[in-house]
Amino acid sequence: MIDLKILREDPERVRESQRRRGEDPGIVDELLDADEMRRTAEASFGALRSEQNALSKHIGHLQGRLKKASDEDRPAIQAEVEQALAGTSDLAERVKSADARRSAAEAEAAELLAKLSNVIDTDAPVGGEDDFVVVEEVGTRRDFAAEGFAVRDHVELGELLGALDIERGAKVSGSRFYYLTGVGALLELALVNHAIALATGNGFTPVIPPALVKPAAMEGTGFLGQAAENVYRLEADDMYLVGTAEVPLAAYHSDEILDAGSLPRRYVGYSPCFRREAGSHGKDTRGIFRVHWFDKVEMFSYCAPEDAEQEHRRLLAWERQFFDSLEIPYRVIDVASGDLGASAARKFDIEAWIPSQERYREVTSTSNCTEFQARRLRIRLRDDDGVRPLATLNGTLVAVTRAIVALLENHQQADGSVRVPAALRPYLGGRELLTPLA
RNA sequence: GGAGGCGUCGCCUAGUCCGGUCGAUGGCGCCCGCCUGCUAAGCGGGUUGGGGUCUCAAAGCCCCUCGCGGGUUCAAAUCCCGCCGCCUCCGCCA
Repeated sequence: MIDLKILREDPERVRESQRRRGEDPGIVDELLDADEMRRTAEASFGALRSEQNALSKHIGHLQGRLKKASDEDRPAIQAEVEQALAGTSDLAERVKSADARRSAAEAEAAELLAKLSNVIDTDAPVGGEDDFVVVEEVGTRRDFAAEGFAVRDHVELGELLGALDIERGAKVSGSRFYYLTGVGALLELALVNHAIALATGNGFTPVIPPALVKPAAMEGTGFLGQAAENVYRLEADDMYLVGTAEVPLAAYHSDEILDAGSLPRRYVGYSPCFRREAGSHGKDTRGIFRVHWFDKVEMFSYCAPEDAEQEHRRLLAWERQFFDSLEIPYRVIDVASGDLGASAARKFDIEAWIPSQERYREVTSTSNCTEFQARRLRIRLRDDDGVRPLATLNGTLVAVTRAIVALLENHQQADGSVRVPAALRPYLGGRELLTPLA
């Protein structure tokens, strides 16, 4: 949620943000009205309640005196009590209805506020999915024609290596499911260990978070808005399967006030990720590029709002460091306004080169959510100036399945074997090459 | 799954039986003063969070906040109902 003070003082800034996202700017004015109503209702309830409190306190004092009073004083005090009591029922009724109006107004304002996406960073490129800006291209793409062999895609390579079993994935769980087997399974563990080592080496606290969360965590991170259709919900228990460790890592400090001196707090989580992939029928149906479940190592950072932009660059730098170490060519894009999630003010993706598709595809994503998630989850910082919301940021270190796709395809050899980049070898028992079975 | 206990403003804690003088006691910690070769001790004061109002801002004032949500009542930390969490014991189980 955004700051209502910003909304009141500079509504046009929020309207413009909504326009750039391709969302409804009208919510801003509805919310302003609702907020006005809420404040009015708050004031009239407060006045009535104040009156009631004063009267109630007066009665309390009288009752106290009555208990200690002598027999001859008692009737006089008793009369005073009864006089004070007159009309209290009526007042109580008025308080009650004012309270009802207040909570209705509050609920309406809250509902509108929850619909509003984060205010976009003005530096983010404006436009839709295709209007991203390429920040940088890194690495050298191989010329397989020059090397003299036809590119195999990750499905073929995975089968040759005995790393991947998609047919059985479908048999057991349906489409978009898979088994990682043999070196495939080892590859996941290697990638994960490598990522965790990189993060802990940079001061992150490693975390294995719950992948099943209550509605508050899902709502708080902003995934129940337009992204709701992609979230798995367990009806019987009113729980959600997370689509990313961002959710439990963000909710980790919900309802807490963190000492400013303890910031930034950086966590690296390893968790399964579940995505319904609604609306992507027919897209990426081959292989494990787009699946309903995969494992991921995610960075998450809590920091002071004024440091968020710099922190965002750091997360991006660590993501790049990881893909550099895998020796995979990639580019960095600055995601356009219309393609940001509800929580993000700005987002950078790393897109790895996928030889079989001859194009760059998203493998990581880092978002600066500024204070948006923190407000929803009531996570604040305390410094010398008092208490205020902090900023949250997240970034992928490795989404295992997509990393495996990129790795197999980019490092394949003519005979179907796959070269292991040096950085990964320590996590694969020193192996330099993955070779086809039999 | 069954039985019992507990949840108070950073931590601990009083109050809950018998509703009002509790907008919540005391200790620890922390902050600011005083005192003092230094430190410690001592003395005095302050110390939940949110909303509203006023203001350039602050101070002030008002409302809410005793796990959460309802209810009873003129009045709820206190009584009633539901929920959540933690602990203990039993059962079951990776």
